[in-house]
Amino acid sequence: METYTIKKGDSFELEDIFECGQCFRWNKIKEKTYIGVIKEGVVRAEEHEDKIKFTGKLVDGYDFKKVIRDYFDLNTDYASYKEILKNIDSYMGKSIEYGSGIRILNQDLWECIISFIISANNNIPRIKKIIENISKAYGKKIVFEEKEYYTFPDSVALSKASVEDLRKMGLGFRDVRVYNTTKMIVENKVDLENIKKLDSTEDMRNVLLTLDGVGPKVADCILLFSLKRWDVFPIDVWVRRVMNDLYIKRNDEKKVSKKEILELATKKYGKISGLAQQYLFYWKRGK
DNA sequence: GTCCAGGGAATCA
DNA sequence: TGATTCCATGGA
Repeated sequence: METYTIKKGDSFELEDIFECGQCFRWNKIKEKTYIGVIKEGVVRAEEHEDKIKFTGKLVDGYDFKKVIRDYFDLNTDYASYKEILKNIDSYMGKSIEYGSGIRILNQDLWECIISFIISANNNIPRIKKIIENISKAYGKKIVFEEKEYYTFPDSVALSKASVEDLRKMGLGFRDVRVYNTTKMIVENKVDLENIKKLDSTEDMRNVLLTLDGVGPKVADCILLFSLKRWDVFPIDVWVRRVMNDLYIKRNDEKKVSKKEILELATKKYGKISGLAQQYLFYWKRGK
């Protein structure tokens, strides 16, 4: 058992971080307390008046403080980015006020890929349930404070599952996509460590797009939530809705093309479009 | 019964 | 390139 405590600051709220749709393995245990399973182990995060306390149990060989600081993006100055966005327009100001405690987590690449393949045409509660099912069936058990948790399986472990096995996890039509992508990664047709070394966002995206079940939106989520690429702007039904409601104002939002939204977002938010997208998504979708 | 969910792939013009 | 349709599943 290890602990690490930080000062709270003005850009750190557990609810905003965990409920803004970027992650699927954190659950609210009680008021201002969440427990989550990340790649390295189980972590409890408690919010107090002026500090955040992390308590956890990691698998061997990890530095707790280092894992927490990296995962919660604690070396990034959100206040300065918020200041830039606030000056763009009043909508941005409102959405930042609403989700002022958001931080963009740095999640494990492999887990992020599979999680967002599962997210396609799905809803958040069910996505969480499917990921939980997969972890229970193929992940490693960790006992933390007398309760059992399961890590998300690595690619080798998940490659033991057949398409039929995956279907039993509740994946629906996404079973073949998860199966194929897992196989491509295990067989090293796509090298995840190599993706991390690429320098342009576009190069990274093009590799991700070769994976079955990874299209433009899923690729952008992976780039934003795992690869620190904030110049992307994932467009889903909610983001399309909010961008149409605020700026484009077409009668039928479904007629608004992704290209049109993307051009607008890039012009307005530039290199930090991804952060802007999270504030807008969370603001529109609600807590 | 109908609609919808943090879309992608296949198909066709 | 761009638009349509289908894809399992579960909850509202």
